[in-house]
Amino acid sequence: MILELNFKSGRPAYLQIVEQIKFGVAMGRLKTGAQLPSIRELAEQLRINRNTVAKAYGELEHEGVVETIQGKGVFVKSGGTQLAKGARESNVAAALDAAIVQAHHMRIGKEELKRILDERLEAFEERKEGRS
Amino acid sequence: MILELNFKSGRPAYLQIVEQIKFGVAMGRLKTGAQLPSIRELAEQLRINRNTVAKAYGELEHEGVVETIQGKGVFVKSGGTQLAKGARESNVAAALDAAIVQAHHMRIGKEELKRILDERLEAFEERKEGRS
Amino acid sequence: MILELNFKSGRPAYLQIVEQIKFGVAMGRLKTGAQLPSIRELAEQLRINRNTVAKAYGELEHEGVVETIQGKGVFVKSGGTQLAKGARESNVAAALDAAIVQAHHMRIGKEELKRILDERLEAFEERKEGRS
Amino acid sequence: MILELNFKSGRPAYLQIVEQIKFGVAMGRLKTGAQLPSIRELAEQLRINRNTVAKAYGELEHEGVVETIQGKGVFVKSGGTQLAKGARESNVAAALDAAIVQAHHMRIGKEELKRILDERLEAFEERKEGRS
DNA sequence: GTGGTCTAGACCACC
DNA sequence: GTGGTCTAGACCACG
Repeated sequence: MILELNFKSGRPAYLQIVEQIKFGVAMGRLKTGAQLPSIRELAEQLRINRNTVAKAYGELEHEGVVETIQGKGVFVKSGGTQLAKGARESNVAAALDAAIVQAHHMRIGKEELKRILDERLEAFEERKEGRS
Repeated sequence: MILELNFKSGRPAYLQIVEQIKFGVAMGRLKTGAQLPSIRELAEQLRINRNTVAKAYGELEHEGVVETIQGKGVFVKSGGTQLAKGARESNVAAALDAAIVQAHHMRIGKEELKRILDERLEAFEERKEGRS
Repeated sequence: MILELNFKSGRPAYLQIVEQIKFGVAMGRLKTGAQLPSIRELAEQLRINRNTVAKAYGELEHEGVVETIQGKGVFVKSGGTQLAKGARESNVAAALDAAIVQAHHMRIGKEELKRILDERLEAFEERKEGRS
Repeated sequence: MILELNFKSGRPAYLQIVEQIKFGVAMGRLKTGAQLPSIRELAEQLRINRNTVAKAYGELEHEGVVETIQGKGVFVKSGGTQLAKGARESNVAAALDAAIVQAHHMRIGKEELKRILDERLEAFEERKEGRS
């Protein structure tokens, strides 16, 4: 699994790591029990400070996505969110609402919005395939 | 129009105001030319500092949602954004990307995502009609 | 790059900063990617409050002149504005209108105005070349 | 002489009055000794507060453009600025510099800038003729 | 009454 | 170290 950071995005580096690893787990690219790169290793690879990686791993452990075993390493734990279906859907709905409001202000109509969604979904598909 | 802040969310107060007002405009609940509550008034209502409200209103003005007239007040603007087509689309795409990532985390698939978008779009239509 | 504020001018300090930095970028004195002085540093240099500098930098970011990376600093951005062609032209037209009105007040005619514009354009060219 | 206020411009009403009258004097449309409309009359015509007109007239008197004779009215005084040629030119040059910087940020080139200046000059000509 | 600018100082998030 | 958010309170410009 290869991580990539976008330093210009304004999104905190540690959050980008957290999200990409959660994404990998959700995608099935990182299976339960798989070992993550060591803090030192990942920090070197991404050319960032070890503290930043440590913070990301700490966050992941806090969320129950990974498990650290002292002296052994960091491993993928279970299998994703445990929220009920309804709660999961409403989280997604909230994100879509934001997109709809944004589209309104950008004077982009319903059909065009759907078209863009299709485009972005395809872009994500490609990234997924390209990396697996 | 009643605004509500969630101080526990970690989301900056001024951004919550911005989003709720943009939402109101998109909904048609705030019509072109309508006057927003004065900075002092809203600050008192929400029990936050004047400057925070001022920052929110400034942000809305930057985005072209609102127009302020010195000594008169702040009003909902007509035109909408002046961004180039490409920039407008990429703003919407960014919002959709966030929704796609959220969907992945929530283990919600492509087709279901589209279905939820349709639902939300319909919900917006209805609310808009219901109020006009 | 050295900034200077004129406190007697009545022109807001934060706007003077914005204008001088935009001027520096237009001149080529501030190149893409260059780091601006930190908020704290500039505030101290100019003997004004941090918030005032922060407001100036925020304004520059809104206008797409500058990019800020949390915990790193503020940097000159490449692209330029994302406004639509029409909006871009009308911004320039507004600036020219101000000059035309000024010329009228100063009893300076149409042809002379054009002559001065040519002079100033040449001056800009030279200064740009002289520094590169 | 007909004055027009643009309430949306953000430019203070009293300043718009000042500028339009100074403009009229510079154009020769308002000759020395001509009587201006009374405060009450102009306030009614422009649908603004009398205080605002009074402030404008006060400013004009302060600048030596008009003269108020108690119980008679307000009259045009002398004939415009008394600055030396060089000072007058450099005021105009400063305004043009601002336009040039603006043009750079709006990615509008030298030739296009001149074209826009011509357009705006024509627009001003028309307004002038249309009113005389 | 309205909004605009600025100060002084606090606390937080990020690297 | 960097920037981001917020408060409290002052003074000014405008109508």
